[in-house]
Amino acid sequence: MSLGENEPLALLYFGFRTVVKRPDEELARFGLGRVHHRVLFFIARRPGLPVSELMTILDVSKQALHAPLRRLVGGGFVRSAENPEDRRERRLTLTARGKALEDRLSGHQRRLFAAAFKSAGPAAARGFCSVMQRLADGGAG
Amino acid sequence: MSLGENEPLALLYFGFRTVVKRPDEELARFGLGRVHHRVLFFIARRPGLPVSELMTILDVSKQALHAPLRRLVGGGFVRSAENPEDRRERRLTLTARGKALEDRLSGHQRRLFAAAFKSAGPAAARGFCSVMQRLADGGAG
DNA sequence: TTAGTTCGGTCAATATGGTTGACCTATTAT
DNA sequence: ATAATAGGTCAACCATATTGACCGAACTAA
Repeated sequence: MSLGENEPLALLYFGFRTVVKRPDEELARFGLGRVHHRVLFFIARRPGLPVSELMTILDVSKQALHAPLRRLVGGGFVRSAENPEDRRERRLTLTARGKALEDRLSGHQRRLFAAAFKSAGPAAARGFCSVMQRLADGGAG
Repeated sequence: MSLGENEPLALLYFGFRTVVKRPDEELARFGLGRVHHRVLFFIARRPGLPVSELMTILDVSKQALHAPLRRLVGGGFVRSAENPEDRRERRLTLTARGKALEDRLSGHQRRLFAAAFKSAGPAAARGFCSVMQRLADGGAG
């Protein structure tokens, strides 16, 4: 059954919630939260990125990042290595364990997208990306 | 400048964040949060809906809903009236003040969408809705 | 070399938004 | 009369964020 929603606002809300639901449940079993997934996700996309960039990408304070990051490093999911070219800086990468978890979590989400894209067709998929891209960029100005 | 993201997952994350940013800032000036907007939004869409349905729609516990709802009623944004046909039930509606606030908040978001839809074209807009609808429905099964 | 700046880590206080569990009243249904 | 439903409220708890302050190590520029 459809939720009967057609307004983009509601669609975005419900869609987002659905996409995030399974990973949230899985994270809860580790005692982790959505933040941890976000951290894993962006380290996976940009291996070796410094802490400061992660703060910028996630748009959170150093203090907000600190606790989840420490947990992920302590749990053996993330490696925080000195950058030899600037030893103040730490470069973040995923361990094998971290990669595995990130894959599981994002895998659920990518499968949801793949199913939606397949069902809606490639033109709709392109449309979705085009609109989301503009939405994401639009708020910057 | 583009964020250089093309993966749907990242797009959804950044798009959602952008859409939610302005209303969040505005709400903060009233000492309110995103929950309050969600409540206003769904009451606006379904005037007269009972508390229990709001709980279902938002997928939160009675206790989680209680505090924000009480604040909105106390602040004169929401009216909670007895349903004469079942006097246990309360039907929630927006006051003029509530309508005005909801309009301001959602207005920002609708303008973002309108701009993105206009720039991406009507086919992309339809594609976006089609994909989001499937995403939202997909997780239910 | 000294002085200043940046990167990262950490502590503390505070706010918000959610959870469960328990309990109450009023109302409706059996 | 009893049970079920709708809603409100209290309490304890946890996670996620904020700001402000401070620290050490390391790089940069005077």
